[in-house]
Amino acid sequence: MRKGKPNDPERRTRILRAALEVIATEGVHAASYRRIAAQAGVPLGSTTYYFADLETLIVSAFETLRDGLEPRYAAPMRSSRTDADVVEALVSATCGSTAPALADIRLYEEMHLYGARSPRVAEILRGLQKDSIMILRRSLSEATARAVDALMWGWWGYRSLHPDDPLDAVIVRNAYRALVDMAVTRMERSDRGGVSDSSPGL
Amino acid sequence: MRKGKPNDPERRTRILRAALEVIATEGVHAASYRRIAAQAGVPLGSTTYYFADLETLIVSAFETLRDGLEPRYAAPMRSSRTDADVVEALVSATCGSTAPALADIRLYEEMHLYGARSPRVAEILRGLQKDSIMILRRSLSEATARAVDALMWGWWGYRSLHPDDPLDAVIVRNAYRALVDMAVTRMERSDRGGVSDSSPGL
DNA sequence: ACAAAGTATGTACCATTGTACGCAGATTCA
DNA sequence: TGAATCTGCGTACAATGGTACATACTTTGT
Repeated sequence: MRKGKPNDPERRTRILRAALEVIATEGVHAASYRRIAAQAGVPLGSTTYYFADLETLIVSAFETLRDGLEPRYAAPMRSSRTDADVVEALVSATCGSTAPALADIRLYEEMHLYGARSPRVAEILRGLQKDSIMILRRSLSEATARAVDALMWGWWGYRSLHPDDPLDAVIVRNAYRALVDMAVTRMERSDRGGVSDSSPGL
Repeated sequence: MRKGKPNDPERRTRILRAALEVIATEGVHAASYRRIAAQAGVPLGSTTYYFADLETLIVSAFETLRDGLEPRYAAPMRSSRTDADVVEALVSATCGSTAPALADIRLYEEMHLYGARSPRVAEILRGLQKDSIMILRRSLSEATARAVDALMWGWWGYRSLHPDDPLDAVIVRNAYRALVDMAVTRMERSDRGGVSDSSPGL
């Protein structure tokens, strides 16, 4: 007498997917056992069986989100040879064809906020950011990668706040270009710790 | 016989302050009538009396937050004469002496997320951003102001995610400087819609 | 002083939540 | 086949939530 086999092996993953759907559309605060069960089309007991408590369910959902996700710009970035390619990959990931949908941005934001009170989720987020920066570092310096990462989050936040007001690709592109070029034109000067000059000649 | 006067005129504002405290420390999802009442040291009925429903209370709290708040960099920005002054004001507002505390950043993020489902709060946020950009526009172009605004949110998000890992001021400064200088060195070229060049000479 | 109107609060309801738990199939090994 | 074990699920319960409302207290106009 050993172990039974799950009658519906998809059930667990379906619950996790449903959890992410609920979180994206209604927010983490609305992610209850019952709502998730309803979204997944499974009975309540089914969700409590697979996930002992709600925290575990939500964290697991965020973990699957991480596992199924690579930074949007990963592939384009890998194939970028010139700085201009890098900039275009970043623009595209911000407001172009490889950019996340609004629902995905909301999902990130929900995860971010949940992570403020959940160490496990915070760890997931730090891991995601680490991956993101690692990919950027293939083409950029550490300083530039960090700035680019921060800026992209900022743009996404703007999109979240103005769902109907699309970002101006020209503005976005110029900003990334300024950061990417910074590495070439400035880093050596910043090493000297210069802070004083107001209008650096070029 | 007309109207009675409130026995404790501070009560309403104290409730609102308590609401913000609860939101900052526990999150909006934890902001219940009872918890806010406890935080404010007033009975439950007192909170329901001043605010007919919870949504109203929370929105009012966010409104008071907006009213009592000017962008952190407003004053330093107004007194900035050179680009270097502007950059320093931005760095200071990001990770220096005029930067918001972690709790305030969390508060912004909570408001941001709540705004995703509350049109009234979304409007508050758009108003805040408008003010922010308007102040930046005293010294910067529209495009630069938008990029700077986005980048600052990005840095703050980083701080929220790494509470114990302070931002590197040098990196932050260089990023802002790159954006601020962009306006001078690039805008005319971008007007020609150039996207092609990979390593722009300088 | 008295009554009306506004201020302030305690209590009570009903809905929703996380979780515990018992029961029924299914599967497996002897 | 039969007992043991796992899978899967429905129900029940205590806690917490928003909100309604009856009641008491203050202030004020006459």
